Amino acid sequence: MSGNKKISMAVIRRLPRYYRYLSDLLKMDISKISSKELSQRMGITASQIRQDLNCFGGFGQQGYGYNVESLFNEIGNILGVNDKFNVVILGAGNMGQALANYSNFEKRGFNIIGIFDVNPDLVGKEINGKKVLHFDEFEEFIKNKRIDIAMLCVPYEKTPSVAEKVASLGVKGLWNFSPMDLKISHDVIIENVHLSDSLMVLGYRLKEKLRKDALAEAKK
Amino acid sequence: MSGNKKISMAVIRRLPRYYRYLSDLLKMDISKISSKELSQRMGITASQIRQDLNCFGGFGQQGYGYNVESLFNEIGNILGVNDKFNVVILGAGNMGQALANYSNFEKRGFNIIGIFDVNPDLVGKEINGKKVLHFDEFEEFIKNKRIDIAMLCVPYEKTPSVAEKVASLGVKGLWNFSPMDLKISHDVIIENVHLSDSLMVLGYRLKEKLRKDALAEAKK
DNA sequence: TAGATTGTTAATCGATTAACAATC
DNA sequence: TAGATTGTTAATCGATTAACAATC
Repeated sequence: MSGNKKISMAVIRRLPRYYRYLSDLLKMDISKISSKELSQRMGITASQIRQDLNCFGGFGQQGYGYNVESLFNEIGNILGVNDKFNVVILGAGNMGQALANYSNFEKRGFNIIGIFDVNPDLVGKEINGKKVLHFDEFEEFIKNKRIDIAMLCVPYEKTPSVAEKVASLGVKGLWNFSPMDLKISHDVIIENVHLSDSLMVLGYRLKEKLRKDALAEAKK
Repeated sequence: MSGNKKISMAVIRRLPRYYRYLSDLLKMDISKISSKELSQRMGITASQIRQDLNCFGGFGQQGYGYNVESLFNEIGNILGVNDKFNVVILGAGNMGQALANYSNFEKRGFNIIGIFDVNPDLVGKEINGKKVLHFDEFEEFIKNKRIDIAMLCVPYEKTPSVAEKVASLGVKGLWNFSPMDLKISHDVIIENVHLSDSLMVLGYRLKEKLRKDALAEAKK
């Protein structure tokens, strides 16, 4: 039973990865997979796969395994791939433009219905078939629409005020690209993409690797 | 003692966040902070902060707390902010250009020394003061240089081969922006930025929030 | 010194892994 | 049916939190 039991973030964050692997299997025309096979491909335990999936339902069949296509669809449904989210991009700089051009997002149910900026060089420009509007028009724009998610690609200093503004206008999900933790007075879901954090972790791990390599080399 | 005990990824991934908060405190001219105060700002426990920091050393002083500037510097050192990493950007599309324009990375010790692409429209173009070179020149380029990190912003299909290629030429760190898990035959550190995974998690969390909100509304 | 807060050990909690009965 | 593999419970492991002695 999928029911009401709380699902941990650890499990939730693994779902897109399962989804990717199942998509790959589908492309390879593999129609059936056991938790053991999948665990070997993904480098995790079969136990974890079965535990994770059973948070949402019994998608497998004893003695057989999992049907790849139906499991793919089930996870897609859980993730809301068929739910159609209305999305706006705020900030049409390089990052905003990069996101506007990712066709993958549309495939996953995220429809970009508006791109906004304040820079007169960008306002009016067409990106991936959509005209950049001035942010002043946003309030009017949102009036007769449901906007689920705002992708925040504005400069660092402007991020808090823009986030607060769109949250006050009813946007419920924020995808934050600025290296800060947003504190918003409204009840919104915030998902962060902290690029500099990620890069610094890479730096740390790399440094450790080089240190260990040098140590191993010296020992020889 | 910082010594040899293995530090968990959970701790490592929190370091950049500590670094950001300490940087903010510095900007606010706050020179001293206790684990308790910091825990309130960050929304974690004071215990966790003390445990995390003591993986690397005793940076505090009993009865006083932590000196913000020195702790900031210590964590910076741990993360390698002063280490100077040589970085190349592979793929000069919107994402590559966005990364090339992030001045923050340079500040954190990541020096972008080359940008490469195969698109003749982009080769020769100047981005943030650096000329885009053709990827064919990369092998020659790397010959007399140490390149620590390659930022992989090439199209999805090209990512595995480009990653393999640069790893074979001695690049030890890969920052992967394609929604896939790279399997590389060389010993490299891979850090992923899986944007679509992050967005799908946002979609899931948003869907759950709306579901719960509707449920609470109905109960009233 | 008295008060405050660390560093660190011990307790708890949650997540992962192992085991196995259920069942296709 | 026999073999395979799930769903699920139990055991283990690791990470977080609590507690407190050390000490500034």
